[in-house]
Amino acid sequence: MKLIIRDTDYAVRALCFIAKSKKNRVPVSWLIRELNIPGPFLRRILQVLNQKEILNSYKGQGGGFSLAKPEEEISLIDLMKIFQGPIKLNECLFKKKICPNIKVCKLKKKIDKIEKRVLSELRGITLAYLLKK
Amino acid sequence: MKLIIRDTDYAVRALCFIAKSKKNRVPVSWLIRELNIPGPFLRRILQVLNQKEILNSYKGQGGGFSLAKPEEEISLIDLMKIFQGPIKLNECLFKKKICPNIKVCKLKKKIDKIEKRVLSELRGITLAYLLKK
DNA sequence: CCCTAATGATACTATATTAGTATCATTAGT
DNA sequence: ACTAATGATACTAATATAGTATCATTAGGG
Repeated sequence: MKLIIRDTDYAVRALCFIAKSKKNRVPVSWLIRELNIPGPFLRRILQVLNQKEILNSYKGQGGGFSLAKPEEEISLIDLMKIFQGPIKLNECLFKKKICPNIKVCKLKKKIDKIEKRVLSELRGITLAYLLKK
Repeated sequence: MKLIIRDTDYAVRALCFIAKSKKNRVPVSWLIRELNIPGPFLRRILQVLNQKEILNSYKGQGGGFSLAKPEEEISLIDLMKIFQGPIKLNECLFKKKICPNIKVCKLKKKIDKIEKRVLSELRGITLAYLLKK
């Protein structure tokens, strides 16, 4: 079971790199060279981040990507939502009418609680947090 | 993203049912009728639970399944491990040598911490807990 | 001793998610 | 006009999840 899938992983790495390189407009070709990520795949990820307004993009020669928000406002949870969909840990479980006798809702409540805690932890993991040493 | 997949879900329901029905030796045919679970699929799940020594099985006429342990000793986390593999939330992330400069290990540490908390919560969810009202 | 109701074991199909590739169009600086 | 960049989109491959089908084996009961 994975909490974080590859797209999110790559996104974090790329964003860290872009944030660190003081140059704005980092072209994908750099990232491909520096990080260890298959090219076209990374491009698609950055395109999505652009659509979601986490990155700005500049076309043409000398173009590239730059952060669209301050590092404090980019959180792991945003990236996970984008690439992995909403985080509903208890989604498929015990949809009504099953086991109505036993207090199964106890399970759902527990999972809900776990989910809330996980979400708040993830919300706290921002780019700024990851970058400060 | 799901924390609990269908096999685990079905396993929980079946175990609750078996635990509640004071009869030992509950045949699969009962469970299929009572719960809402596709037959052959459920059988396979119970067979696995038997192999993992969470259920006992009795062949032949009048046979069926019964709990192999007290309800306190069957925890959600056992079932998840069986059906979903080891729960390593940070598994695929930042395997060495990538981004060695930035303190990415901060991310790993955070995720590890989250993982520990989730695991301990899950460990506390036993059959006994789910059944007591 | 045979019939039948049960599990054991295994192999197969279908669907969804994740991972990765390929291609062509568009933009903008030189 | 050339070139270095992104935009958009369609495709393939691998893996995980969900579900089905089949035949063998066991054990109780007439």
